[in-house]
This record gives sequence, C-alpha cells and structure tokens, in this order.
Amino acid sequence: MDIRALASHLELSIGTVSRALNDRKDVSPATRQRVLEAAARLGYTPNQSGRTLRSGRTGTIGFMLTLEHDSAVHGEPFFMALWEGVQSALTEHGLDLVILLARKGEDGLTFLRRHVARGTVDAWLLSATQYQDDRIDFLLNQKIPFVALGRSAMAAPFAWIDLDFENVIAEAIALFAAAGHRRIGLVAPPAAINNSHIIVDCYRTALAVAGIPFDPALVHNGDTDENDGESTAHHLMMLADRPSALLLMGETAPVGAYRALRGLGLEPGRDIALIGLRDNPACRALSPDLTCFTLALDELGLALANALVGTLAAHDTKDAALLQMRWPMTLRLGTSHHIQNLP
Amino acid sequence: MDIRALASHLELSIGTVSRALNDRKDVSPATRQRVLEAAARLGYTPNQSGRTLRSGRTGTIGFMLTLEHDSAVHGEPFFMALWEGVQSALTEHGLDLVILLARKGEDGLTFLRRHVARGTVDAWLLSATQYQDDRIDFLLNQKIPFVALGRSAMAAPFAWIDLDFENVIAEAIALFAAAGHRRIGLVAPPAAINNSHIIVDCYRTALAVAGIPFDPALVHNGDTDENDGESTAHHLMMLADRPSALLLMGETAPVGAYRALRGLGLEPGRDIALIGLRDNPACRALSPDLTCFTLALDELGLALANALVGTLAAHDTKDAALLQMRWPMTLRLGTSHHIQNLP
DNA sequence: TATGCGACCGTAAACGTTTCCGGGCTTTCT
DNA sequence: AGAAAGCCCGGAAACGTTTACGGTCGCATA
Repeated sequence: MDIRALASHLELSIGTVSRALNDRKDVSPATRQRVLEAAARLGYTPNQSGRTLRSGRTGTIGFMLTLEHDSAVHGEPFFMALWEGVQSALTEHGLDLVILLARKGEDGLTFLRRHVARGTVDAWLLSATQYQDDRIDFLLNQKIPFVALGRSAMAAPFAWIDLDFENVIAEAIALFAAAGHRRIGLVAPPAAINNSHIIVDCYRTALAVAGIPFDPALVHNGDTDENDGESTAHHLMMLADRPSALLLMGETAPVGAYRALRGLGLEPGRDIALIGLRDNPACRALSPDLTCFTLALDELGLALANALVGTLAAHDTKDAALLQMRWPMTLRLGTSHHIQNLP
Repeated sequence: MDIRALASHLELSIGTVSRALNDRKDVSPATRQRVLEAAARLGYTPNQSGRTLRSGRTGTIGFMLTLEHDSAVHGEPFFMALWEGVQSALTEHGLDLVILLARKGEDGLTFLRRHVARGTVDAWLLSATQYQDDRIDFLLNQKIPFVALGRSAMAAPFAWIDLDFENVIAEAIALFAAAGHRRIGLVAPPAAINNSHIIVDCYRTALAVAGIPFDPALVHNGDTDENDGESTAHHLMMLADRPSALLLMGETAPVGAYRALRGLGLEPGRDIALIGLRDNPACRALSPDLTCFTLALDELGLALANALVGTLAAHDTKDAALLQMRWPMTLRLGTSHHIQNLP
C-alpha cells in the first residue's frame, strides 16, 4: 500500500495526498476529507524510512538504557512505570518511545555516535548521568535535542529532571537527628555517577544543620544493589564506633542490608535504624516496613515527555528555554527508622 | 558524511563503495581495504533510512512490551537481564534490539499493524502471549519473522521459548505432597494469558499424580502482582476448609501473600507453606526465605536471539525449522515451604 | 477588460542507499 | 589467434516520501 497506489486510487497526485495526510496548506477541505477516509479505509500507513529519508524526522524519542549504571542507582523496577508515562504523553504528539540498549562493552559515547549518525531518533532521553558525561558534551555540540534524567557537573546548561535528593536527604537526616542519632552511615552510588556527589554533599550539609560531625568512614561509594548493600552494611557494623542509623540510597540496597544486619544479630527497626530511597516491590517485601520515599513515576515520565517535546520545538524555532527541575519525593513512614536504645 | 562524499574522496563510484562496505562481490581486495579504512578514518556511518528504504532491512529486532500483561506474569525485574542477553547475542550478527511500548489503550494487534506497515523492525520478539493471540495470526499471515516468549493455543505452529511450567509445578506439588499437604492453593495469571491455562493444567495433573483431589475453589485466576497476591491469599485463608500450602505463580505475588498471612496471624513457613515462581529482588527480601525457582535469564536471552536470527535466515531461504522449547528452571530451597503442623 | 491575488493541484527534485546491468580489461580455454 | 569467461568498476534506476516550484482556475478589484 503505497502513497502512489493511494493517489492513483483517488485520481490525485501523490503530492496532494501527502499534503492532505500531513495537514499542510494547499489542499481543499473536501479532498482532504476524501484522502483521509480513503487512507483509513484502505489501511494506508506511510513507510517510515521514506518519510524519514526525506524529512529528516523519525517521530521517535530514544531512551538510552545503560544497564550497569542504571541498576546501580535506580534498580530495575524503576523504569517501566516511567516509560509508560513517557509513552502516553508522547502519544499526544504523535511520537513514539524506543528503548535502546548499549551493546556489550560499548561505551555510552560510541553508542550515541552510532545512533546519531544513523539517525535513529529525533531526540534522546538520557539516564544514569555521570559526573563528567561526554554524552552530554557530544549532544550539545551536535545540537541534538535531549533531556536528561539526572544532573551532571558539566558547565554548559542543559535540560534535566532529577530526583530531589536535597530534600530527601535533609528529611531523612532530620528524622534520624531528632531521634538522637549521631552516627549515620551512608550508602551512595559509585563516584562516576553524578548522583553520588549530590548525595554526599547533601548528606554533609544535612549533618551540619543537625550539628553532627562528618566522618568519612561512614560513607560508602560503590554499587547500591542488593549484594553491595549487604557487604557495606556488614562492613559498617564491624567498625569500632559503629553507626546507629543507615541511609541507603539505592533501590535494592536495603534488601541486602536487612540480611547483613540479621546475620550479625541486629534487628532492623530495633537495634539499628534504616531509611531507604524508594518505595518499590523489593522494599515493600521487607519486614519491618522500610521507611523510604515515594514518587509519582508516571507523572515524572509525563514531565520528561513534555520537556522533550518542548526541546524539540525549541530546536525548530531556535528558541532556548531549558527546563531544570528537581522532582519531589514524599516520605513514607515505616518502622525501620525506629530504634530501641541508642548506644 | 555521505556515501557520495566518501566515494568522491576516494575517487570511486558510490556503487563500488557500497559494495566494499557491505562485503559483496565485484570489488578488489585492495580497494575494499582502502574503502574500509577511509570510512573508519572519516567516521562514515551509513544512514539507516536510506539503507532501509532501498534494501527493506532495518537491522533491528523489536521487543513488544505490553505493560499490563507482562507485569501480570513476570513483573518488572524480569526483562532487563533478558534484554542484555538478547542484545549481546544480536550484536554478533550486527543487529540491534529495540524495545517498543504499546500506546496507551492501543491493543496489541493495531500496535503491530502500525509498526509492520511502517517497517520499524525486521523481526519481532513477542511476550505475554495470549491463549488466543491475534498477533501471532497476523505475523504468520504476513510472513513476518518472529519468536515468542511464551506459548499459545493457536493451531498453526510458530517458534517459541517458554518457561518450563510443567516441571516447575510438578516439582512444587511433589514437594508439598511429600510433606503431607492435601489442600494446595494456586495463584495463576488471568485466563487470557496462555500461561494461565498451562499452569492450571499442570497443577491438575500434578495433583493427580500425588493422588490429591482437585478443588476449583483453591484456584485463583487473576493478576499476580503484589496487591492481588495479598487479596487472594486473604481470600483463600478465609475459606472454611482453607489450604495449608500456596503455590504463587507470579513474581511479586509472594510479597502480598506474606503480608496477608501475617495480617491473619499466620506465619509463612510455620503455619502455612509457600512456594513462589522466580527468584527476584522482591522475593529475596522476604523473610523467611521464599522457596522458588531460578533461571539463567541472560542465557534465555541468548537462546531467543539465536532463535531470531535462525528465523530470519529461514525467512530468506524459505527454509522452515522452527524452534519450540521449554526453558528449565531449578528449584531454590528456602524455608517458606515448611510447616509446623498440618491441620 | 485587464490585472492581481488566492486557492488548489500537479510536477519533479531531492533525501542516501542498494543493486541490477553493462562495459572495459585481463586471463584462460579451445 | 579467437572466443569465452571472470574480475572490477561506473552508471543509473529504484525504494517511498516530502516539499519547493509553477501553473491553472475563479473571483474580486481597479
């Protein structure tokens, strides 16, 4: 089902048919109606390659999924709800979300280079932003529209939405401090990830606000998955002056932490206080209930999608109004942040 | 960076350059070498739209992700490891995996129709196969290569790989029966999902093998997520003749089941015996340890990828050798399948 | 009436690539 | 030596679409 076949069926030129289908000028309402209905009846769908080759637009947004680092921070359950929000918002604009995986051993920049040269998508949604992220440099230089899920330390401004670690950590530390905790351990992502720096900074300022001295021995920079949560919790508990509270900035780190603590005969929520990052199935399976934070993932996806179409429009009109915002999370109280006796 | 620019730079025709890059006949080894090195040096990457428009091939495999139904069975953590395996195997063949989401409210068939007409990908990887799946009919009719992750009740044969529910359920029921259980509850996906029928059938035959009568009141067909696991476990426990064991065929159903049981004052692994489907972060967070099954997701991804390239090759050579296999899972013993006293 | 101006439509060029076809040239076979 | 075959390469068509450009009408204005 060509556009040519459709045009000859209608006894029109393919130019007119194309204009009718794309809502452009120079076509009468009557013929536009006729074309649309014939296209619907005959089930005509434009071939994307031909359309892209000519117009340069693909009608797609690429989500760059880098497995190692994404799971270091967010864990697996994070994205599905997010994608659903993104896709449903993009649908309003006739766009589609495509999720692409970096090849095994392929670093992020060559991945982007390859897909940009091939013209796979119109704009990018980046995740797992690094402290120094050459992907951002590249996209800025090439003037390719993108929005990042996460900040970076890059000088040049770019559009991003990130979790509001500032408020999350301030709230968590305040909760601990109010209960009398003076030694609070922190499990943070590896230093290459930008979030890690933000988390540690917020942790320090929150401690300062509470009048608690900062002890680097209580800070762990590494993966934040289940296994690492376990080994880190174990390590912190073996310190001479062990912490009485742990702040676990990873999705599945609390799972490992619970296991490690129980292995040492310490019961979470009684002998040691815990606060996690995000409410997810794994954390909801923990008992006693993990105190952590909630966010509306579908709405975050919607915000990202809107930022993307805004960036695309700005790219066409050479207009520049870039969005930078911290996405709020709200505290969800469990019982894991309690403690029986402070040491 | 055109192929035309590359050709004029080399003082060759674009035809020769194209042949050199694509490893085709009619090009001398010397010039091929010259072309390849110039392409690498100048950073030439073929435009995908032009290539696809002409050749009809995209070099991509589409993964159709249908959020509602996929999460009904597998839950979110299932796919990431799978995708990684698929992508790394596809890379060997110069293919890329792209994950596509059905639009909000768009049913699977129109989703496929749209993307097939647009020529988005070369072949499809289907998941969440239904009992009667019109997507499979459509792809077979259109002669579009695909492999399904999951079986179906369709008459026509097609390539699929599915979890080995037969052995999983036989093993689980045998474990329960050996411990003396006579009333075993089952939480299965909704009847529209093909797995649901397989699971119930296997459950019935396994019961028969153990000499246990089948009671439809103990079987639940619905979602298998956390909330549904909770309400179903609650419902089953309120029966006059309540089960002493539960088989939970969903990824996060055990999380809800634990919560419901404790809400009724029943401790898993002491007052009631539980076996789950798959070892995942949420289930690993449960205490006492959930008895469930493990599988090598990356290897499953590799097998799927190989099946796909096989189907693609068969499609070119009009050869037909379709793969149908059940993927093995191995029992991982926890303590949740124990019980103190049978009623 | 002559001119101008929109509205509407057809023509054709482009987008970047693959691939068929044919033509030199060298080599091999009869 | 002549014919046949094979190796390389260039030319050009084709894939399906968008879009710039003209051209034809009808109608209003001067």
